[in-house]
Amino acid sequence: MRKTVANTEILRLITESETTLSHADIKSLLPEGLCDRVTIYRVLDRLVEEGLIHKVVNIDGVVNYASCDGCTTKHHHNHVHFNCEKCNAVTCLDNVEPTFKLPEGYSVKEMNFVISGLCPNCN
Amino acid sequence: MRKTVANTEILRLITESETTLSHADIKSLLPEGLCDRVTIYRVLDRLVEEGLIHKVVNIDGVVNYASCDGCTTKHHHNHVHFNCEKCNAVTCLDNVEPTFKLPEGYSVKEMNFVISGLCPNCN
DNA sequence: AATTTTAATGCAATAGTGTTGCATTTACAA
DNA sequence: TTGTAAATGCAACACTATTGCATTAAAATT
Ligand SMILES: [Mn+2]
Ligand SMILES: [Mn+2]
Ligand SMILES: [Zn+2]
Ligand SMILES: [Zn+2]
Repeated sequence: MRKTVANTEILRLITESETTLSHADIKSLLPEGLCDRVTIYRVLDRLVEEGLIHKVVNIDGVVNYASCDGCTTKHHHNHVHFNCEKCNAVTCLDNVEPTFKLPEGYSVKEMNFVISGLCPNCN
Repeated sequence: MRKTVANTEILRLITESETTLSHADIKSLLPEGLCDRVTIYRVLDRLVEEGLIHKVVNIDGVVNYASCDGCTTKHHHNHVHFNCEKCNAVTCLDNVEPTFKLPEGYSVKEMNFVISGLCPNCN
């Protein structure tokens, strides 16, 4: 992956953010005209590919992005995400990993766990 | 809720289906021209409202619908859903309820748990 | 430093999901 | 049978995301 302003800036935004960021969030956080909206989509795809960030599909169906800690070739984010109804923040609860037992015959690739409600700040 | 053809047929489709159904699924399963696409959306909203069906937001962000067993005023579907990468089916695993412990201060309204991978049929 | 390669970008067009406004129809209660 | 509100159809719109293609530019090669 080549080093470009878009790459650097988008990754920086996501890394420094307390919450996950959607494409729309990123677009409005980036300096006006730094790059095209399509470029943002492509950069995000690449960063996921590289194992630097991971996707979270929110309750509203919109994809949000968060930085990974130790992901390289494979993503392992089996943690819960929380979507606050009031402040709308989507956050990784990195150390909340649900336990469950699937019936025989299933093989797991990915997980997408989202809980909505009120976060500590809004509660 | 008034008894209409759209209501009856859409609820029947969802109830009789082994898997969850998306708006697109329902549209193509219903007899051509039975009702408008917007009506399908509105019927689905009403059925959710009435506690007859529940929503599942799939990994691709698309909403799927499944029948409820004992939901009346409140939905309580804290079970896992499985999305097969091969046959694309999204199914309720009604008796797989994950356990986890949220930090202090969070209050839970809804959950959306989706696991993707290969289902027993495709594995 | 100049050249080459090809990854990355911009822009326009397109697809898919879902919502809203408003006039009309219809289920059902009175 | 009549009146009323719920439900519908249709058109327009909003939003997220993708694709094709010509152009630009990062970085490897000479
Ligand atoms: Mn996460
Ligand atoms: Mn379910
Ligand atoms: Zn909040
Ligand atoms: Zn399958």
